[in-house]
Amino acid sequence: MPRKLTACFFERPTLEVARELLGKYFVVKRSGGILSGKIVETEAYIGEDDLACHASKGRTPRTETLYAKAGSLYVYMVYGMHHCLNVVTERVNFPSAVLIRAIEPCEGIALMQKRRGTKSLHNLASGPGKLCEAFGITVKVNGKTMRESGLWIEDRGERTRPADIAQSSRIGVDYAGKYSTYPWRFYVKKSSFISRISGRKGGDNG
DNA sequence: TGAATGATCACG
DNA sequence: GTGATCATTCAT
Repeated sequence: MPRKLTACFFERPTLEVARELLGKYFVVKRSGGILSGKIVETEAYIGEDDLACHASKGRTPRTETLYAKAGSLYVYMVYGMHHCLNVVTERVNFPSAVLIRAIEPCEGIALMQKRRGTKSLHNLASGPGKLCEAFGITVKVNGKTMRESGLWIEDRGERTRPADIAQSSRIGVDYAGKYSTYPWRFYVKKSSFISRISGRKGGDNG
């Protein structure tokens, strides 16, 4: 029996949440049906000190959601074309979140293929912008809770062994000084559904 | 390797 | 108001 993750799952250190989200299932329920997939890649963004975190600029209209309660959705548009989906973590007024970067498609594949304009399962949700397009996630849900948005993350009882988890530096944040080298990206080592097939620098697991 | 494409924020 | 920048993707 799947168990929906509740706010308390996210009210914890962001690195723990990012690691433990691997192997959980992201589910979107719409009138058209159910879309789901297994999370295989995440990144942690932690506090105003983290120069890669949007909140490093402080509290602004855009970053307000990062200061909200754990389990809130932080969705923004990047490069004028793509959306990125985050789940807020830790305590209220501490700006942190986990970016969902890649998902292995499970249910609703036909709709994902239609939205993405490709048949390739490996090209449906293997990147933060791709998965938002496949699952129909837009800034309309920014600041809302998962329940309010008709989506959730659930535990289907699959155990992701520590040996199967790899870490690397985060992608696309070269501007962030030393923070660009922190191994705050987590992914399922043997998954072929991550955004980049091989990891880079950083540790092994942990 | 570079174009696409628009929200956001620091300026003043 | 203006301009630089951007947690990406895709075609060249």
